[in-house]
Amino acid sequence: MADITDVARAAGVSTATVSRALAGRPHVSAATRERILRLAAELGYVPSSSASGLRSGHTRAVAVVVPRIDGWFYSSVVEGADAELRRAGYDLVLFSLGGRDGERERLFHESILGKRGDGVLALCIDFSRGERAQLAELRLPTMIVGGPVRGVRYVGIDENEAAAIATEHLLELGHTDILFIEGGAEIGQRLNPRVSKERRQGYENAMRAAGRPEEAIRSIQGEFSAAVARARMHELLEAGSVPTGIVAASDEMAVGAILALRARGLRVPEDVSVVGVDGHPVAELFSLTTVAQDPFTQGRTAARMLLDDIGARSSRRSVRVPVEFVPRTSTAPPRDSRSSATEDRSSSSMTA
Amino acid sequence: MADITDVARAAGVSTATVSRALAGRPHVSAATRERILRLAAELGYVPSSSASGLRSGHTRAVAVVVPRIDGWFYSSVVEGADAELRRAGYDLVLFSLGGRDGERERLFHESILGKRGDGVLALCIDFSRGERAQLAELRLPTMIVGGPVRGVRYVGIDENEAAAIATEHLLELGHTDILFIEGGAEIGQRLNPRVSKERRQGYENAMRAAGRPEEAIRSIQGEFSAAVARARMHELLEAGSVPTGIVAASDEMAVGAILALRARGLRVPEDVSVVGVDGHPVAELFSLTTVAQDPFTQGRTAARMLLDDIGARSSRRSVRVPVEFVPRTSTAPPRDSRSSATEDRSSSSMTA
DNA sequence: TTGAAAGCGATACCAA
DNA sequence: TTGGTATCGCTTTCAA
Repeated sequence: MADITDVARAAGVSTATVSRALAGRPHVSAATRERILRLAAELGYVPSSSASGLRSGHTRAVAVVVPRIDGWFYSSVVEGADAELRRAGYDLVLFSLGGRDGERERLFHESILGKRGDGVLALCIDFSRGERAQLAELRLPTMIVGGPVRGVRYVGIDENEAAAIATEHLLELGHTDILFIEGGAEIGQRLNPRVSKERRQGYENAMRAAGRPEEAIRSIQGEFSAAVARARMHELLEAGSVPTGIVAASDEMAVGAILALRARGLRVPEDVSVVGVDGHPVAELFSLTTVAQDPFTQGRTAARMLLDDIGARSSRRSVRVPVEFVPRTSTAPPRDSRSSATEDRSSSSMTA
Repeated sequence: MADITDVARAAGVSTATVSRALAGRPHVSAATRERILRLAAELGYVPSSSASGLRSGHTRAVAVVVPRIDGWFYSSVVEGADAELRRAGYDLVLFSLGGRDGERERLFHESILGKRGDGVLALCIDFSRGERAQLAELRLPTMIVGGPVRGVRYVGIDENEAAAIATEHLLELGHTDILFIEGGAEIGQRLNPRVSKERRQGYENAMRAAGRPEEAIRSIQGEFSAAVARARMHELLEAGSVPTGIVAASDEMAVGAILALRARGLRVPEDVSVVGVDGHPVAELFSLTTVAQDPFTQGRTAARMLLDDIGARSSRRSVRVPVEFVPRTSTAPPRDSRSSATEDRSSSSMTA
């Protein structure tokens, strides 16, 4: 309710001085500043973000764009970003696409983002060429978390490496017949396809590096969903094809696979080993071995870089954050450890 | 980049007319309006929220306060609220307390919320008397989701009923020795304690209504966490106390209990039946019978009511949304269906 | 139906 | 170090 004029009057100074004092800028004597600070607090004065935004041209807010907010990865990144932004006195304006593709068009086309924030933090969004141009034209500092986009700085893990670590783990245990459950092909939303592509690549690279023949490289599509992975796994098992090891591109899909295996009477890890990627909380509940990433820190880091950009045009580069291998009990050496490279496909045949 | 003056010039009218036309207000001829709309789109004009906010006094944004954003319930409610707000052309400013209690003080004390939004949507927050006074003084329309607060309208399920339904389900199956795993006592954050209290009450009411003696009413503290529930359940089993049925105040705690039971070699539902409350995605993965709520719709409804309030001071009342009983395979009649009311405590003794 | 002009509350420049 | 004042872009009132 109180505005800057009230504070100025109470302190016996001009609004200009109050503004300087509150913004922590120089050219205010210590005594004056202290008095102003005290009075402002007493009066419960909070600057109008509209007024200051209008005059100064910046909103002290950041627009965060997410495909959806109700997902472990997205919400954890946002939580991390929020922590960092809040510390810097910035607000977070959330834009959830929520499966509504029109929303996305509007967001970019009408350059709404720039009106609400001094920067944009986008999660797993695959910017089109036009969208990138828009952002560049608006001179809006931009950061991406989850999947690199040409020309935009980002924070993320080495997706390729993560999947490779998971695959190598099974290879080292002695598995040779390793199935990959891939993500991607999600509903409508134009998510960044590089995440699923690179994870698949990591699996393939590891298999080839281990000398596995091309025909040993096989996968099913789990669409980053436990339910879909479960269904596809069911079909595969129905067809009589039982790998000794499974690498899922996400923990949720790994859980879907475990459920399908259990339903067929197969035990994990005795009959089949399963390893995931992500470090999703559900992994612990299923005692799933996984390659964990830390989305909270990614959000935090991205927000920090964005703030640097907004402030001083720092030219830091994209950041790759490390992953951590988390061994649990869903993986073990294959039952028939003698299985050679030439008979892997048939070595694990069984009846459910 | 284009501002209202550009549009006005292009259309050959005054900025006043442009403003009226774009806001969809009367006193603009159809032809003029159409021309303005077309030109505004062509120029990619988006009104400055700062300027319009400053002049009109409202921000066309809503402040959403959450204890954390990285949790199923919170993020789902926010997703629902976002969908509704977006439809109405409102932005969502997210304030996550993120376990930082100082954050909360600041938020309310400095009446920051009112500066950023035309209304406040708070999740599971237990407003203090002072905080309520603050909001009332600011004349900020407020809605709560998750736990009623005296004097503030809210959207939520009947927590009591939800737990009662879960309990009655076990009672109807013939269980008599039913343990309750309660939530509450969470870390620092002053979450609304009524959710856990009322769920506990629902359990107790159902037990009493079924004629169970007071000593049959027993519970352990799971703090709304799978890990804690699991640990407490372990201790209980260690002590040799094995109920035939368990009602958990949340699905996550129910899963924790299932894990502890499994670790002791107890089967669900053959040895022990477990039922949860929430309808959390993890429930399906564990085939957990539960009483489901729909947080997305709650968020949507709350946002709708808040918008009504902001617009026209509608005096709608708080809303109770229904829950849905979702039977799965974690519950079954007790093994020893003959167990009478007098020997329930010992009827299910066993060795793991 | 339309336009002219006065502000909304802060900031930033320039002068003192 | 301080104060006066123009100004940010829009909405709104009042007059035409």
